[in-house]
Amino acid sequence: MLHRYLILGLLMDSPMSGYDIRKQVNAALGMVTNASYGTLYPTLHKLLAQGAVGVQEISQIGRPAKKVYQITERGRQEVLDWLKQPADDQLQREFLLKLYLARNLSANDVLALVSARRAKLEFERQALQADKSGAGSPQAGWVADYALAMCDAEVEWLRRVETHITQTSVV
Amino acid sequence: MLHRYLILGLLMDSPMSGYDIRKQVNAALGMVTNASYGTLYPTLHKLLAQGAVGVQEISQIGRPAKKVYQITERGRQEVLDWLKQPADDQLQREFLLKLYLARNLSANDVLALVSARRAKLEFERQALQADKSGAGSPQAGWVADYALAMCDAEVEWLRRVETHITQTSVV
DNA sequence: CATGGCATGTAATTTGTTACATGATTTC
DNA sequence: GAAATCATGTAACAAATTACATGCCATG
Repeated sequence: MLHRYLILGLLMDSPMSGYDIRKQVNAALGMVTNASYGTLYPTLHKLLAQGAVGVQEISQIGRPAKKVYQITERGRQEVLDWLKQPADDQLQREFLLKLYLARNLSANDVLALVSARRAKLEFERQALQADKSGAGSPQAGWVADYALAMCDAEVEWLRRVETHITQTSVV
Repeated sequence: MLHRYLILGLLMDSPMSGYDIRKQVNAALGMVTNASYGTLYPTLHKLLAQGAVGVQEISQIGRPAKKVYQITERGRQEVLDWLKQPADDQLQREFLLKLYLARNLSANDVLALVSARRAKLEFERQALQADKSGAGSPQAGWVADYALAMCDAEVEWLRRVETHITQTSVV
């Protein structure tokens, strides 16, 4: 369902092919969702069948023909309605589940888990910062900024967890 | 797949019925995942068939019989292996997608979207704080603390977005 | 006597992932 | 000549949601 609105939302800006959509998603929303062709194309077909988008085949010289999809009025209405509904998303962090279940591990093992996570986040933070600088639109900037803020908040939280573990466990 | 380890991980603490698992998940991990019976029971059956858990039917007076599942050595090994692998989770926030796609909305509409989100989070924050106080184990406390930290970080980010919008749009 | 908690499950559907399959062109 | 980019898709599978279906017991 998410991909439906993702596609529709991007088509609201300008008509695009499935390939183009994939590129845009990867560039701007890679951290939010990762739409692959296996999802994109079938979803486009469905949207077409439902009249939310139209299509026009464009022949090109020197490269494969492409199908450019435009959003219809119906599709546009659908996105607009969706946009106005509040989003209810959960945290849904696999790591959080791991940490919760890690009570059966030794303090050292838990610490290793947490440290590894922090190292990973601190590494990813660099890429995020680069994304932020290279953001084209304000919206893309916000997304990057959000990711960065979440990353920082998690790192701080991890630090708290780390000190808690070291202080609690026998030295 | 997540539910598989969720179940296995909880069974590592003590043998439980599907019903018990559900209760525990709802209480301690409600913000991470929301396992329903439709997932829980089939997963338990699969785990049983694969020898990751064993089962014992317990008759009770005054209430329905229950099936208490215990984790096997094989299942325990599986969780332990999984725990040690790094988790790679994406942000996957529906709201983030909405905000990104909201460039076709008027500044006022975007502002409404953002404000509503902030109000929602600030409301949910109260429940989270209560969860934190009532956390039984350190692990449950960490989860609550994580949720709280993420909530606060998002609220701050929303504030930044709000000021950005008000300053940029024509007054 | 109705509501809610205890307790089990199935079936249909939706959603998404991964891998497979094809083929031309451009750049290194 | 190999690899990357452009461009389309299908099929098999995995995962999860929702709704349905049942039934007893305790409390108000």
